[in-house]
Amino acid sequence: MSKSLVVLSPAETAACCSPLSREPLSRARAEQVAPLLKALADPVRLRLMSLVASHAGGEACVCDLADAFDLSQPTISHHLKVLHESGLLDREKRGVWVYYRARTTALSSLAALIGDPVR
Amino acid sequence: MSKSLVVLSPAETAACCSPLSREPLSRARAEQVAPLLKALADPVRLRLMSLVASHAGGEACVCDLADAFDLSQPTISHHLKVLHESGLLDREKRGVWVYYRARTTALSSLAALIGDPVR
DNA sequence: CGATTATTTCGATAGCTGTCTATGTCTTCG
DNA sequence: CGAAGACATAGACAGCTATCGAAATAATCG
Repeated sequence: MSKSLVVLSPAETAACCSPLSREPLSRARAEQVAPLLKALADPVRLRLMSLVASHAGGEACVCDLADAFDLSQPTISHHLKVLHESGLLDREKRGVWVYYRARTTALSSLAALIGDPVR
Repeated sequence: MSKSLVVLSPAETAACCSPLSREPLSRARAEQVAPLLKALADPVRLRLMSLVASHAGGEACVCDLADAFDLSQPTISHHLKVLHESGLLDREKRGVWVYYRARTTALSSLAALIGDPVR
């Protein structure tokens, strides 16, 4: 694969800077951030993120996750792929199982962009 | 229209409670929150939100907004409608102009849900 | 009232997306 | 090696969505 040496996930590239309401978002930045939100903007993926993020040890394998849904395994796999490729989930294969781990920093900086924390 | 007396926008209904990583999101709540994120998960709408939220006086009329994009005016109107119907933008007509105002509380609680603020 | 201007609504279309079944890959176990 | 299990990929399909141009609505102005 012919990629640059420094590989940044979409989440890493998009996370930064001042919140939405401080100054107008540049077009470029909007196009970086939108895919992240799009990845999160699905009920199944939201729950997947939440399940992984709140799971013991900070990670969960697909087998832990699939049972929580009334969906086929490939569909879950698809959603996990979307979350992984957007940089919101890390993936690691250990033996037969694949473990996913939430990138909490990505979530935090997304949150920081959308709105200042409520006080 | 035959609606309940207490009318809550999607944003108001969805905004609440503990963040994603504290405990698994219920299916019902995921289905409330996802449409909000979906509304935000478009580069044009992200910029629209940002333009409105950061505009002088906290509000902006369509005429202020449309020029920032290389899109037809009906398209802008469509995106504003999506943001309005999801509860992220308030709308008020004054004379010939329609003014939009960001619901910062909706943004804040969305942010609070996605991730705890970075420290 | 008629013209003009700001904005929305309508109808159409191309492209994206969530889901499924079927199949492939990889690892472990006997 | 061969079978079984965990997960990913491929291909198909229905439903959604971003966009446009055309037309409707609504307010102002002469």
